[in-house]
Amino acid sequence: MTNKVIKGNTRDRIIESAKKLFAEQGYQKTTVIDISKQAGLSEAALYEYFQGKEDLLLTIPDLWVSELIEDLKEQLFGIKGAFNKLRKYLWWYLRRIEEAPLDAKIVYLFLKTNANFMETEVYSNVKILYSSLIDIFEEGRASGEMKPDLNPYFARTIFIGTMEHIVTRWLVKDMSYSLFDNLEDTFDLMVDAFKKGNST
Amino acid sequence: MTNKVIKGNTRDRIIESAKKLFAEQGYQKTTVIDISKQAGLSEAALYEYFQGKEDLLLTIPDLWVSELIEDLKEQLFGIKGAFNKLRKYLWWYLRRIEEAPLDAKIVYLFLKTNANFMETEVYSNVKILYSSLIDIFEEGRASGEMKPDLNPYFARTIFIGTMEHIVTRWLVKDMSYSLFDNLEDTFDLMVDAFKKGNST
DNA sequence: GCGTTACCCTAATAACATTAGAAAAATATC
DNA sequence: GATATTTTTCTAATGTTATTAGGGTAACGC
Repeated sequence: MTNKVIKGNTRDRIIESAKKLFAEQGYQKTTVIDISKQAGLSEAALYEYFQGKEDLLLTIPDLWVSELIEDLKEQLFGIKGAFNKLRKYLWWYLRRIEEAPLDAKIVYLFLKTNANFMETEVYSNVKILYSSLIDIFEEGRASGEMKPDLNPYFARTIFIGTMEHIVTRWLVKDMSYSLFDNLEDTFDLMVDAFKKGNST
Repeated sequence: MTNKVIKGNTRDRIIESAKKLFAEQGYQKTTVIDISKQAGLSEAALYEYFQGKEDLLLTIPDLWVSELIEDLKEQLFGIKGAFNKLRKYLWWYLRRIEEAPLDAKIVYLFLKTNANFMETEVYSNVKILYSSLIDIFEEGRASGEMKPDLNPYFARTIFIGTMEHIVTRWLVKDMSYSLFDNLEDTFDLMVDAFKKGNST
């Protein structure tokens, strides 16, 4: 029992160390020695917990992304109207990014460009996260809030593209300003594309 | 004189080899030996032309991106109307991506996430490439085609975000479909956000 | 006490990027 | 055309890093 607790702690310590170093120095420039030193271990011990450096990278954001899925349901629960849900989705997502910039940086800058990303648990979880947008757009179309001929998939492309662009820019610029700057205006502008009565 | 030609050829050969291998196997998994073998050289000779592996990565897309800037002016020349320019911009850009998928893959998947990207010539050239969108949106606002209170920077965020999302998805999915699938519809949907008469 | 297990270590090994120093090829100079 | 000089390339180190081998130690069950 003490066993498992200690093991759990060590594993977490490795993850926290790697997360910090990857986000600070980048994946390539971080060495396994760096990580194990930071975690208070020898290099070899690290291999008891992870298959290697890449496995570590692929595993780090697992927990964070799974939590996101759970939380999203909560957050959207009880919100009426497609536009209100859409707005909540964006604000909620950006706040989660703001709260966990290390995880975000790893996912956006290192993981998404990894050749094995698509076989990752994170990938399938992100897909789930994004699939709920389809429901929102369909609801909007059905309720008459949005265009009757709105294609939810095209709308999602625009929404996710814009959102990810905002996030990536913020991460690349080292989080030097607020993620929420101009968000209101950009959101209002974007959703005009989806609104009923706006010609296609 | 023959000197320079030969030297030029060798340098180009190295770039072509590196481009191919980076795009195929990724930056990390490509070794300097791979590159030099493919180019018909020893490893050491490669270092006469480039400072190292990273320098190579940062240099590869230089030429391609500079050409883009030149070409863009040509392409937009004589097109009347902001929406027509916007459409041309998107179609032109995607065709250039389609024609040079290796360069595109390197820029989108490996370069943009490199810590030194922002000190790159490619970065400043991409900024130029994207800055012309501001002019287009300003023209649209001035001419009355677009909303009188349209903020060109917010509009650009939406446009670039959507465009880059389309490109990135295509690259990550290994170019297994046409970049132009559904482009017309997605474009039409997006630009509704910018059109005059659509409420903000 | 003794075996088992979980955890961790030191010391290889192997792959790789990069550099040193010299050979070989090309070019210039006389 | 022979020799000096410069350019281009090579073989052979060197140093860094990821990964593995093999063993030690401590807790725990019996």
